[in-house]
Amino acid sequence: MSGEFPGEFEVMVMLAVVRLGDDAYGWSVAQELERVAGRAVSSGALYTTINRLEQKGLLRTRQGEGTEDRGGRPRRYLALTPAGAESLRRARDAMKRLWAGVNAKLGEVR
Amino acid sequence: MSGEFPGEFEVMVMLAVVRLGDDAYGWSVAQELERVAGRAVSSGALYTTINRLEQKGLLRTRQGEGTEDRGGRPRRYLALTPAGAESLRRARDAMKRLWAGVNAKLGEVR
DNA sequence: CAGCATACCCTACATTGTAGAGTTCACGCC
DNA sequence: GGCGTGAACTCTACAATGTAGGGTATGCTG
Repeated sequence: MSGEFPGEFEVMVMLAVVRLGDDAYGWSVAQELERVAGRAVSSGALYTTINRLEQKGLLRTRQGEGTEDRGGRPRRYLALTPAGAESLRRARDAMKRLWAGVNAKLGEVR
Repeated sequence: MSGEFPGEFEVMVMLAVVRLGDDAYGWSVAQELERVAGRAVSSGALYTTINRLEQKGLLRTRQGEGTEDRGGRPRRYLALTPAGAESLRRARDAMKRLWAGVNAKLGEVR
């Protein structure tokens, strides 16, 4: 895509990571997105996106220790990098500007 | 992408169309996006997106008569369809939910 | 007619998004 | 001690979207 602007789904993943804070990892992000965006995400979509965000330096990951209490693979925890945060802020500002004044007009379309 | 959700750039184009109202056509949309989003768009990017939006029924176009006063090809005017408006509203609502509460936390990332 | 600005179209390719099956690990059960 | 189950992540192949950049058409103006 742009290379300088993250895509839509990438933004969604980053937002979920921020919302989840210390409890952000692949699985929980999937749950959160399904809950908030009302949109089922396949794990394929999710993990490829996570990896790409990490490559771009917008996200960093840290391997969890053993498995806390419930069974399963060790979790790979996610956190935003400063660049990721900055990128989110810019996405927000751009959207804010684009949407300014549109809401009123949107009602008029028939 | 999703097939049910428009991509980021598609949303931007639709927003510009709404903002421009009766004066929306390819060239003016490009100008508007450059102005508001601070992002240069190549005409290639723009027109392929417009065509895809039209195919999906989110946008409709109407050929302008002769050239009004300034030279150039006849303009192809753009307008949102009801489906397009609905799609924008849903994109907005989803984003609103995803961003809720994130702004505060975004300041904490270093 | 040449130069220029407006406006749009086309092709080829890069990036991003998605599905779905597969792998791994830990637990509890019988 | 193999088996089922659920959590969690990986892999592969493909579809949708985004982008660059040159090309075409039209009408000014000199």
